Amino acid sequence: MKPLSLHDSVHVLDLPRALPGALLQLDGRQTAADLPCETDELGALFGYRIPEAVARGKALFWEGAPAEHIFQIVGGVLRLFRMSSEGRRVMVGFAFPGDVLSIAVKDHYLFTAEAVTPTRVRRISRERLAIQIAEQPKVATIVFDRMREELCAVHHQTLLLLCQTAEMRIVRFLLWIAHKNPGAVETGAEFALPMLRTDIADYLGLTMETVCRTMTKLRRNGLIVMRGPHKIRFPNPRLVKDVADLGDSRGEWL
Amino acid sequence: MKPLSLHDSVHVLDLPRALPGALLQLDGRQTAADLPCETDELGALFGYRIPEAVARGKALFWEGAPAEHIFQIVGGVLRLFRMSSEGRRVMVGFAFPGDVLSIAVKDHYLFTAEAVTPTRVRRISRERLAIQIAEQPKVATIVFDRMREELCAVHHQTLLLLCQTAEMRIVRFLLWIAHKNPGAVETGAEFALPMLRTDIADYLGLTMETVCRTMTKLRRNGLIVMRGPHKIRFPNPRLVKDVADLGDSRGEWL
DNA sequence: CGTGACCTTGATGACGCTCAAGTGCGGTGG
DNA sequence: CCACCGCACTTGAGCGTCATCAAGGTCACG
Repeated sequence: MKPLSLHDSVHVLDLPRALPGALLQLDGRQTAADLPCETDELGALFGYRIPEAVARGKALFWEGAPAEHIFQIVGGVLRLFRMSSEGRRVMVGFAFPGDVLSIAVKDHYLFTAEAVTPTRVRRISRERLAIQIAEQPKVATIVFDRMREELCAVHHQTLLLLCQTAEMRIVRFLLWIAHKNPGAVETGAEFALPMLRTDIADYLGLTMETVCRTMTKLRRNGLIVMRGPHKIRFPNPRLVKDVADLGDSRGEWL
Repeated sequence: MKPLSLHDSVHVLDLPRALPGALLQLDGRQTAADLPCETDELGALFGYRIPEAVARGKALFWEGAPAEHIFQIVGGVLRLFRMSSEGRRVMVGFAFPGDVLSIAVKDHYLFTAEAVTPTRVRRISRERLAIQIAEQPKVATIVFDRMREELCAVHHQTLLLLCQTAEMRIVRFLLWIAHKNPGAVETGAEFALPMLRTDIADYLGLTMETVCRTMTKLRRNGLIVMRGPHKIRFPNPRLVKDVADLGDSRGEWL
C-alpha cells in the first residue's frame, strides 16, 4: 500500500472540484483572449498585438540588455531577478497577468524576466510608446499610473522583508499571492503557488529549507492546506485574518 | 584625568580639519542658496519658491494625509517611515538634499517625512505641477526621471535587506551614505551619519543593539573610524572596495 | 526503471533579538 | 557653575530562529 503523500489533505473530505477561472488566470496555455485587454486603458497600446508565448524557464529579457520593448503579461507568471556581484540570485519580484514590465526603466533592463509557467505576453517598442505619449497626452497618465504600480510592487517587497520572522513573511507572501485570485482568501478556495521554493526563498531573503519548514508548520497549525507543493488553500479565513492583523506575536494560534 | 571617549580616534593623528562643503550639504542651517537649483532641470519648478525651514524632529507631512504638495529638499536630512498595523515603525527611506518627495503618490502621502536634522525645503502644489505638465511637455520628462529615481531608491533598500548578514547590510548602508558626499569613500574624508541608530535599525530590518555592535566590530576591524556616533570615516579605501565587492565571505579582513 | 529536479526533513551551530545594565552628553534648574 | 536628569548610544548575557550541511522522498520524463 502506497503511503499517503505529504500533501494529501486527509482531514478535508471534499476538495473544491472546480475552480472556475481563478486558477486559469495563472496559466498561460489557453489560447482565447486571456485578459480583457480592451476594457483596460492599456488596451489601445497592447490590444492589437498578437500575444506571443514564452516557454517555461525561458527568459523574456535579460538584465543589462538594452531595453527595447515594454511587455504586458497576458497569462502565466514570471520571476524577476538580478545577479548580485557575488553571483547570488536576487529575486526582485514576480509578474502576473495584467502586469506591465519595465515601463520605468531608462535604457537597459534592470532585471531578468524568466517564465515560471508557460507565459503569454504582448509587447510594444519603447519608441512606439514615446510616439504615443507625444501624440496623445492621455497616454502619459496611463504610464504614470503604471509606474506608480511598479513602485508599489517594490514597496510591497520591502515591507515583506521588514517582517521580523520567517513565518510572518511567508504568511504575508501567501496572502499576497492568494489575493491575485479574487475571493480565494475569503472563501478558502484553492489557488496556485507556481514558483519554486527557491524563488520564494530568494524573494523573502530566506533559504529554501526555511520556506519548506515554515510552510510545514503552517500546515500543522491548520492555517493552510496543501495539495502538492503548488496548490494552497486557506481553510479558515477567520484564522488568517487574525494572523495577518495581529502581527508578530509568534506562536499563537497553534 | 578624563578617560578617553570611545569615539576619540586615538590612532589617527591629524583628522581632517576642514570639510569643505561636504558636511554642509547635510546641514539645513545655512542661509545662502544651498543647492544650485537653477542648474538642474527642476529649477524652473522649485527655483522661485523661498525655502522654508523644518525644525529637527518636526514632520513635513504625515502618512495618510491628502497629498497637496511636492517637496524638494534643499538642505538637511529627513527620515521617511510608515506605521505598520502592529504599531511598529517601518523606515522606508531617507531624503537628502536634491531629492524630491512624493512625486509618485496619487492622492495621499504613503509615509511620514520627519526632519532628522534642521531641514530646508521648497514646495510646489500638485495642481501647479499638473498645469506645468499640461503646458510644457518637457516637464513630463522631468517627472518621469524623478519617478525613476524614487523607484531606484526603493530598489536600493530592497537589495540592502536581501543581504544576508547584518555586517553586510551596514557596510553597504554606510557606503551609500558616504556616496552622498562626493569623494568621501575614495579620500577617506569624514562624513555625517545624521540619523539615529534606531532609524538605521528600522531601515535595515535590524535592532538598534545589532547596529551598535556591528559598527563597533567594523571599528575594531579598522574599516571605519568614528568621531562621535555621527561622524564616520573610511580610513582605508582599498579595504572598503574589497569588502563591498567580495560580498558575504564574512570574517575576512579582520 | 533509472535519472535528475524539486521538495521535505533532520542535526548543528552561528547570528541576531531580547532583556538588562551602564556610559556619555546636552539641557535645565537650583 | 554644578548637580541632576533624560536621551541616545554602548556593551553584556542568554536564548531562539534561521542558515548550513546532509540525507531522504516524490514525481516527471526518457
